[in-house]
Amino acid sequence: MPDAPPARRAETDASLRRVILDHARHLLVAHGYDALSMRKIASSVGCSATSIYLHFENKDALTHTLISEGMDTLFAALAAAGEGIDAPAERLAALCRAYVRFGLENPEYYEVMFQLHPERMARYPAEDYRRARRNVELFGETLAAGEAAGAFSGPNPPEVASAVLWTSLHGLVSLHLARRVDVRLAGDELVEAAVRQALAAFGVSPP
Amino acid sequence: MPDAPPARRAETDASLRRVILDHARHLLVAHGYDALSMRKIASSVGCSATSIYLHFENKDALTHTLISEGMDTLFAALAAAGEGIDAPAERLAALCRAYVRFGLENPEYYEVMFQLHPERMARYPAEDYRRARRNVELFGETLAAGEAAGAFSGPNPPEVASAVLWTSLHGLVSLHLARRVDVRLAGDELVEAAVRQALAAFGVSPP
Amino acid sequence: MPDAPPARRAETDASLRRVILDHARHLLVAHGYDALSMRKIASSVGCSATSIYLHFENKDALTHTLISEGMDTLFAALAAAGEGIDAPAERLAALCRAYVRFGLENPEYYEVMFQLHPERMARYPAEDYRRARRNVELFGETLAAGEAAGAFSGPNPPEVASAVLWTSLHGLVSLHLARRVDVRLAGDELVEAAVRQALAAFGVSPP
Amino acid sequence: MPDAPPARRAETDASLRRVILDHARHLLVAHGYDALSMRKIASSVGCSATSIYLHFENKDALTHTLISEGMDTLFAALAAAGEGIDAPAERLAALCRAYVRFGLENPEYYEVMFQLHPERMARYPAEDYRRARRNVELFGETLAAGEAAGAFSGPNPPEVASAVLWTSLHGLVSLHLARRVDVRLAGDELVEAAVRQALAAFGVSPP
DNA sequence: CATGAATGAGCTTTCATTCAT
DNA sequence: CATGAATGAAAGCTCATTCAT
Repeated sequence: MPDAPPARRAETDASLRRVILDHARHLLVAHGYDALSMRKIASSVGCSATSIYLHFENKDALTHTLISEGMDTLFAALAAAGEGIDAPAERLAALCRAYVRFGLENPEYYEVMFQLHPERMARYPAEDYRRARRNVELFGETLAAGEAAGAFSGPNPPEVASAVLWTSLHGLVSLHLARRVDVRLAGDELVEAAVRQALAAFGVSPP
Repeated sequence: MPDAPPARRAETDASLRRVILDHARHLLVAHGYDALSMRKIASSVGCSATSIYLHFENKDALTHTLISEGMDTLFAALAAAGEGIDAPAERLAALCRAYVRFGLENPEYYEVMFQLHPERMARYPAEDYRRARRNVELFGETLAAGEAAGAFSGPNPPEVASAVLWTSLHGLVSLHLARRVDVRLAGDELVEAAVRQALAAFGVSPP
Repeated sequence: MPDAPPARRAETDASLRRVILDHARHLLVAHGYDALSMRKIASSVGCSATSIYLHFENKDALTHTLISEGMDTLFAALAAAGEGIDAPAERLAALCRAYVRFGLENPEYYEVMFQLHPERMARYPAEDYRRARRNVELFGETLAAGEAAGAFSGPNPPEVASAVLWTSLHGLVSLHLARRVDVRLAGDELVEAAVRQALAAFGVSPP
Repeated sequence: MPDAPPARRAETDASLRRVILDHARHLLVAHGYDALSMRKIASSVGCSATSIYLHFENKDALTHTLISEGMDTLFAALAAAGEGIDAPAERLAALCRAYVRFGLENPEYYEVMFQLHPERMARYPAEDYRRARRNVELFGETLAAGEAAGAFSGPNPPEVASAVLWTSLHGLVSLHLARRVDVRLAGDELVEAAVRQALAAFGVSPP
């Protein structure tokens, strides 16, 4: 996730809104969701806490925006990872690795994006769901293409298979982040094993 | 484990400790761990916050107890599900279904068991880790047995494969609980699809 | 420094900070440092506890401020007392009396200034120590001057003698404030006796 | 202060009251007055907190008892120090040193004995005052004897002089305990200087 | 567009004490 | 004589949010 170092504010006056988001994201990635208090964001940005409310209705709204941006960033990462790779199996493997890498490299961000229960914060807009879905669809498209080309053959139709694939990748990331996987296994090796296993479900064995 | 709604206390003398745990669990599923406060537990139970400290050293100790209980319950559920099923594929499928069912039916346990970051609570004792591992090992043993019997053939050795299998099941549960899966897919159908796909990785197609 | 009774706030806009300090001082003398809580200060002032944190980083910071103010006030009192008195013995006696008077009249300051264990609050900045030392040095300078002029002759070099002198005055104040001196003795008479005795150590008998 | 190591209880059943006092004193000396909570005493003794209330009306009563015992211990230490020394000056010096030593060696105890404001705990019985006075009187007697023998000549009558002497020693102890004396001076050297200076007030220069 | 001042609600934990047994 | 269970009050502190300017 390309993370612009939070500018100390005011260079241009580049829309306080933008600056707030950058600092918030930075705090999130660096110190976790708990450290994401309005006050702390404000003091990091160098403005008053009150000012944040001029740009975001409340903390939930700010969080929603962060999530949306995260989804976009993830989408960009996935798209970039798949680009130029034509072979379906390799393309799928590349998508999987990129997804997991994003999660492991942006732990706190990932958590906010995928582990915050909607009931526990103000209901957030359908738009966010759609954005999240785009990421899954990327998997689905690759699966469908692969299947069409006869490269894949799994027990489920592509749009279901891609959802399942996504949940399994998410599980890997999520347990890694919660440090719940056996330390003797955790690491790149496990990621590769997971990718292998995921692809094996489609009758494919990647290198 | 379907939960009786938290009774208004004192029924028998049923050890306040037990009552506290039950209410804590219910609050947990309703509002999440971050919102779980000693005060709220107390007021839900109908006792003073101080009283909780008579039964638990602190909030972490209470949490640890919940985790341990959850792990035991899960273990019992898995063991019961696998019992009497000899065919490896069916046995594995039964384990998978039982795991997911446990997660979906005990969201309150599931969250503390697998989604809490160790950094956010006092490191919990090694014993708990061992308990958690027992559950994963159950998968591993079935996989190893199936592989020995020639029923399975996956790209990874059993102890790795079982960890990966677990993470994928966890992903399913986790995203379901966070209501992040496409509503058009979510439900038993997706669970079955996930089981199919997971087993397909071992060259098996369950009924 | 005779204190106006804490006014019910807001008179002018008189900076809440100032008002907080005044109330804190009064609570201090009334109930002691241990009983001095942010909440009590707040409710005495008539503001919320949170508001105090807008003006002081924490309780220690507030305490440090009180100490510093006290040290300054004491210094002013001592300086004023010694001013214009040239005869070393009289000057020294004046300093002693001023010191004791300050202690007895400002018990609220005195306690934080000299009776708080550093372990019980955050180490306060070196600056405060220097301030405290200024007060003792005032005694030292007078002693040195008197010795140079042949007016004094004690068993210890001036910088030691002044420290000892200070401790003895402090003992008098401290026990008075704790109401530990025999009621039949306590009072101005004892103060005078103490001054006499302190000066006698330097071979001087004041009027 | 001879401090019997707090017996782990129950040897004989040596009056729980006695055992409680020993443990309380021990906690006091070892961990300070703040650590002297009923609960902590109880858990140190190995009995229930409630049990303490069978032997002491409340915490103040326990504290009072502790103070009284402290006064007795101090008295014993002073008496022992003076015993066998006939020369008034040496005897007085010995008393002073013993007093200061007691204070420095039992900081927390000393504090409770002499720095607790009577207004801040339940009024304690006149008996305690009398006990404290005995200690001062020890100084007074020595002073009177020395004066009668022509060894001393101070500006104040003995009963006043002894009170003043005491306050000055107390000041030394008190500021030491609060770590308010210049570190470059603090220590045995300062104690000796204080003794010298105190005695100089009586026209005496001890070795 | 921005802020300083203010607040009520909330947090975990410890305390001295009481009451029924 | 002794206890386990329970409690109300209090501590220091942080939070998201609002309001007048």
